[in-house]
Amino acid sequence: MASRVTLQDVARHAGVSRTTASFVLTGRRDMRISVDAEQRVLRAARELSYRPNLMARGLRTRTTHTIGLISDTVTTEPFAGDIVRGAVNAALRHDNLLVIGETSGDRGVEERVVQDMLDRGVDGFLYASTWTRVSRLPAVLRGHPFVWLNCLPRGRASASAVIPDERSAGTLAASALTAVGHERIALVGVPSPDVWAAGERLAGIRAAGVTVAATVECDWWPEPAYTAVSSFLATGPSVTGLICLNDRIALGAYQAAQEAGLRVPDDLSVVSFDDSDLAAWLRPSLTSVALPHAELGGRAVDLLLSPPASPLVERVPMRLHERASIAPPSS
Amino acid sequence: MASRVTLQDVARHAGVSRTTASFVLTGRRDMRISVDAEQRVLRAARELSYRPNLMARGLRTRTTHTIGLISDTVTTEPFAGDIVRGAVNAALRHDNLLVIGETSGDRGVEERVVQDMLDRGVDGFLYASTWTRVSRLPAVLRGHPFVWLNCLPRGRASASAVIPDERSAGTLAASALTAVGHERIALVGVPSPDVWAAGERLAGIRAAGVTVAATVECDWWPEPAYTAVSSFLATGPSVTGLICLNDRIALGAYQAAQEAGLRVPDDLSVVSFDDSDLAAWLRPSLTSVALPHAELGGRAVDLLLSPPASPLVERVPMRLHERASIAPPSS
DNA sequence: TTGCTGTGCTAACCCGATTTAGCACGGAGC
DNA sequence: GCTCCGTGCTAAATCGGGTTAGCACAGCAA
Repeated sequence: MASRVTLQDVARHAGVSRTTASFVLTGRRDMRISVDAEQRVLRAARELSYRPNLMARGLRTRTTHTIGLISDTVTTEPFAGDIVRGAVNAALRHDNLLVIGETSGDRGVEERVVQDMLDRGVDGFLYASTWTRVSRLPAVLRGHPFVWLNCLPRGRASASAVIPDERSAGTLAASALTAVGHERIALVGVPSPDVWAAGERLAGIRAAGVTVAATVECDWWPEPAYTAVSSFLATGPSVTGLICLNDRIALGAYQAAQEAGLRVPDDLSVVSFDDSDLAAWLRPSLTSVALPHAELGGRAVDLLLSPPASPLVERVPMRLHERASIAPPSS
Repeated sequence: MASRVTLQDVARHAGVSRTTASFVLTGRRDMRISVDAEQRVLRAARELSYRPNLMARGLRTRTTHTIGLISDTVTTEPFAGDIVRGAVNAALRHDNLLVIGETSGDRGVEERVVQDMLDRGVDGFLYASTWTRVSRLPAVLRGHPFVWLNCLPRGRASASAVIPDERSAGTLAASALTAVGHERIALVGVPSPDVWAAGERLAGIRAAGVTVAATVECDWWPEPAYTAVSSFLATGPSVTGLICLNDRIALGAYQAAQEAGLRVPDDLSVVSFDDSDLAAWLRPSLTSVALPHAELGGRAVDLLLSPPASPLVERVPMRLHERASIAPPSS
């Protein structure tokens, strides 16, 4: 494992000083370098396949082309992986690398990870949440460049934020049902104040002009959804369409509908949110509004590296992925 | 954003030279430092909450306490996230951070990412694959410390490798069926030579003394599994148990069984591999052998940071997660 | 007194880059 | 001949640590 080629080697090879080599390679035009010397340096660098030591450079310039991602969970949800992927790829496009830290939501771990990253001179942070939610800024982050990723500060934003446009998503989902004639529609899931998306989606549904005929309250998992929808189908008002607040709820709803002898979409249309893998796997496949996780990660990196004049909250559009779970109401 | 406290500041505050401060803080006992001076330095460091600049340190020591993860896909599969999580947390335990790179399997991108990491002085690499498979070592990695993560070199290993113990997993799955009396068992999925796990699982199944009554060939996705199992149930030999090569196949099998009027587990027992989220969500919930992804990531970090005397291949045990999809055969 | 030994510390160099300050040289103008 | 200016470069400082070599002093033996 031969030791790396240094700037010194390049300079020697080109017959100039380290200073000159540095000027040429960092492209500083304010210093007077002859075309000849410049060519010799560039050639030497190429021939030796010189790569600058970014630690040494960072020591001087205080930039490392490295971004820290602080996440509550890297992967409780598969979603989180998409955020990371979007961020990693965007970082690479900007010639940056991503170092990641998982905090499990623990403030202590959070502080430690941020410090560990600062010790390594990261240029800035992505402060990410798996679930879109309102969050508080950890004190250690104060004074350092960062972007809210899939979360929002309580009050006015001191930094930019990237979140999915859940409100429009609500409108999309509702319109997918009304467009084919559904009028009696139930909402499945519980619009908890904790879950920011729930409120937004509901607002979007209302904005679409839909009056929800019934709300089936349940936690956002297949089992509770199955139970709640089963009893709703047995005793609740009759509906022709279901808006499920996520795909896992939709899975529970499918199971309940099937046991109740209802066929999707002939007897019951279903639309959902998230567009997880599940949506494509169910029979019939599930129409769902996709969370743009990779794009969230990507845009957050963009905003961190090319910050706007003043902080902005960017709402990334969500798209309806139409599949086979919606049909016009029968009769 | 006040500039960081440096070793110089600590030394000044303690009334000693930078050298002495460095000796105390790095814990070198071969230099003679009086107890008094030592205490003053430690106190100063504490009071100023000094944290060493790891770039500066790394420049000298050539270690950065940073590990690079090279992955084909950070998240095509939710699994990948688990590997990352396991690695991140293990790294943190060892006072290391993880920087990640995604290559999409592209050798060019791979080389670039590895170089980018080397430029930042990472101490070593985890060369990871989402799917367990035999892999070739990228040339850029040669000469640097690394560990194979969820993949294996073709021949003799020049570095350690961490893989799931798929063979025992096969035995576990098969035994789960035979233990309650199943004798006519079908295997669903296609034992492709590309997919290392398939061969191992099959070998494990055979090692359990099970003769597979039929093999239902299909790709490892719900839709093709549904089609293949449907036609098998209609025309194939009668079986009481199904071993599905992953959970997505099991989902397809559930759908097929249901349409054929067979009830799981009363008429048909099902066991599967992976133990993805899906397994817990299906009705009845699915018994599955869990892929230990987080543990793979964690062990890989351990092996990288505390390398054994000679390279070893570590097979991480897989555990059977028993749920409701297995019952004794009827009659 | 001289020499030796051990204790406790520090000056100076090194890692590999960037950056500031300024030197050497040639030609033009007076 | 002397100054002045522009051109083209480099010496040296700097970033913040780790590390080597060696200095100053005290105590003790001969």
